[in-house]
Amino acid sequence: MSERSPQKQYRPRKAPSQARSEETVASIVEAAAQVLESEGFEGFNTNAVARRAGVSIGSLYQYFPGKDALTVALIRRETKRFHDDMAVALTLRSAKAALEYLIGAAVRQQLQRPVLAKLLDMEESRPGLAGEVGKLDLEALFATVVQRAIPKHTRPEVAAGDLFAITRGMVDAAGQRGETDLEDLERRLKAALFGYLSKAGAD
Amino acid sequence: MSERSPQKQYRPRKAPSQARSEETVASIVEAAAQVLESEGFEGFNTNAVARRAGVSIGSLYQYFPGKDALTVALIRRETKRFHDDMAVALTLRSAKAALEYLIGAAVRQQLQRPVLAKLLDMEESRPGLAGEVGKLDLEALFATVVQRAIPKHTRPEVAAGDLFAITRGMVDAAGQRGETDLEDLERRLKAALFGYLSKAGAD
Amino acid sequence: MSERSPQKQYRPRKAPSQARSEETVASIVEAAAQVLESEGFEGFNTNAVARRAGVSIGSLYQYFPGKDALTVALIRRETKRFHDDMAVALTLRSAKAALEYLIGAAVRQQLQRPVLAKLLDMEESRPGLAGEVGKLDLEALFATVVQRAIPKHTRPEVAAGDLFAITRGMVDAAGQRGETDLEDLERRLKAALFGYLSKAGAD
Amino acid sequence: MSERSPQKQYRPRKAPSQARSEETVASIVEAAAQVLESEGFEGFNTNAVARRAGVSIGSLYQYFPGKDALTVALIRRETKRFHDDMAVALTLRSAKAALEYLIGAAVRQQLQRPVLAKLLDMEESRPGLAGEVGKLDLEALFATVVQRAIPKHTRPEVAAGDLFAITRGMVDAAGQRGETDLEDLERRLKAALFGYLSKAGAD
DNA sequence: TATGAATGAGCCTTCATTCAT
DNA sequence: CATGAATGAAGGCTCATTCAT
Repeated sequence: MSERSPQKQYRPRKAPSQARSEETVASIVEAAAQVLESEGFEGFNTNAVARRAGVSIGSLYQYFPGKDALTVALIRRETKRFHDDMAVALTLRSAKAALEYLIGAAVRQQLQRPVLAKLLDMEESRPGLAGEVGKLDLEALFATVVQRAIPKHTRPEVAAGDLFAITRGMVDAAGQRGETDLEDLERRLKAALFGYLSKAGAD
Repeated sequence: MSERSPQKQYRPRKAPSQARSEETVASIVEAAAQVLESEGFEGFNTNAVARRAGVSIGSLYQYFPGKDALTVALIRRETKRFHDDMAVALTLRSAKAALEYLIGAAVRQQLQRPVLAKLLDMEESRPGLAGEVGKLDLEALFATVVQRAIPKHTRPEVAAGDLFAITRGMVDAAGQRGETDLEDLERRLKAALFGYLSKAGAD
Repeated sequence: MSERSPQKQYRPRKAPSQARSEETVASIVEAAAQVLESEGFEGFNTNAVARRAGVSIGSLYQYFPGKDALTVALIRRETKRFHDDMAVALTLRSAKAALEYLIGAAVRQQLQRPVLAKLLDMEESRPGLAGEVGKLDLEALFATVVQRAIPKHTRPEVAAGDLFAITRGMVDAAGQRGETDLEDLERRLKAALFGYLSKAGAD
Repeated sequence: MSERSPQKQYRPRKAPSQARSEETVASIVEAAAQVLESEGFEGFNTNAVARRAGVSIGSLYQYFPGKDALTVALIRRETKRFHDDMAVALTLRSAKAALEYLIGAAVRQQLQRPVLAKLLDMEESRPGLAGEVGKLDLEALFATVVQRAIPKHTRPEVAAGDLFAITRGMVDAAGQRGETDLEDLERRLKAALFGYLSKAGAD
């Protein structure tokens, strides 16, 4: 059966009610991350993931209905990591500080596991997976913070989207180049974002 | 020595000397573009490309020594289209006008075949293909124009790289979202790039 | 390291730990023998072998990393059969009896599955497989026995090599012609080997 | 059309009546020899032969109805070379001298183009080609000479066959090992053949 | 007749997925 | 529930052969 059924589930097959299951699921997802990082797309296959996770391929399919579900779970995990860090920005009083925190989060996120981040960016845009993942959540959070910083901006959602795109572009490129100087990257990123706002702020 | 070198060739197998051949090669590359656009990575296989091109699989392999070579050819074709447009900027007297022309070229490029552009950006960064494509040429051209515009900038290559990354990020995102308003995108992109320069210009 | 080493493995992919697996492996090797015998080189392909073995092509590749590994396994099986029989010669006290036993073993070996033996002799000399198989083991065993029989011979390794070559030549030819009279062949082979020794013995 | 028709012709498509054609045919056969020697079986394909011969693949098929026909032609050429050399033995008065000449011819033949000789030995025994080639001619000539040397031998054809097999076995092995000392090989070969005759001569 | 572009059957191999144990 | 042997669709690629020019 190679015809991908449109009703295919991307959610884990079972809500892992027991602690044991939860552990297994987590170990599989982490194994997926590791395989993707060390072997790239070419080597990202379910058998390799199961092997690395130390479970049987049968078990993997017990928890994930298919390869895509596993990919989605991995993307969700990474997105959540990012989202949780970004959410801290919401607790900051100063809007500018919040925006700066966001920038720092983006840089941190990317430079922690750059290869993984890049690969997931790619997977994320696969038509079959589109929308299934919580990318928009990130943009929404981003937008919330941004809009607090630029209350007088016309079209704040557009601006938020652009800032997000700029961030992603610069940060991906930095990962690609193998940059490791976080502070330098952060400084340039701030220049880009605040620069954008200063020019586009009052259309 | 019959051992096939592991360093696969990415160059077309034969220079299509006859008009007939040239047509065939072009039709295969265009078919590759179409398949990639309509089927995505999953459906991008040599048999599908040959079928879409209306040639046999054997013919495809007569002109391209492998799947990667075909991908590289496609990337080169798209890159060339972009490069040729960008090169016009070099003929402009005003540095600012040149930079603005560049921005327009990037926008035009991306919005013509957005899906294709995004997919190729991805393929381009595949480890196996790295360096084989003319990506650096683009960045080099970009850098040339940028450096004329910002003679007093410290680290002009870094700035050029950042501008390139910003452009790519915004323009990819726009394509992803399905934006069609070229002028609006161009305006925002200018805001981002000139904004970046105004903030990062005098470190 | 995802780059697959060009030095393909010739060893079975997994040691068949379970009885079920062992059977499968054996049936695949036997199927390979049969296909080679009945279809010759032309028809010796992995799909045919899998079909004849009554397993899926996937199973074949679960146990053998490639076609060559399967060939090597077959050669090893046949070589082992021969080797084990020849090894009996080492237990004989009389050097002459040992040599005669060897001759008998060679004749037996060849006439049991003549076509297979000939085909494997050929495959064995394929550049890619050279050294991977236990051919030298056979010659070494042969040499051991021979040297016990001809202690005063100058260049005993050369003599052993020649005797091996004579044996192989005569026995292959007999198989090719479809001879079935083992005793007659054995008599002539003895004439050849002892004749060689009587003439070349005291250079 | 992959089904090999049993009526397939192995003879050149046209009797090359013109000198030009004869040259072309010869150059193709020589190219076949060279490809087989330098690339082995793996690289022995019609396109490679045509390329090496400096003719188009179409021309090759003009002169040979298929790949097998080309192989047969090559085997015939090599066989003829051998046969012509061996035939000189018939002119010698002494039977022993004739036999010795034969031995020398075999050694020369093998050591001139050892790889080619081995490869052709293999091709020769392919079921599809069996009988099409003139191997038996060689054995017949061999038998004629041998029988002159051993008039009192019982079963002279058997003896001739054995001598042929011994010769082929030793000479192939020598080629395989890369031996270059013709005289040494010849001496050992004589020991083998005359040794065989001395032992098997008077059953 | 020569050419070489084109053809496509068929081979090797991978990997997502299933299911008997 | 876990296991991992088994499955087979599908994809990359080669090469003998044909045929329009």
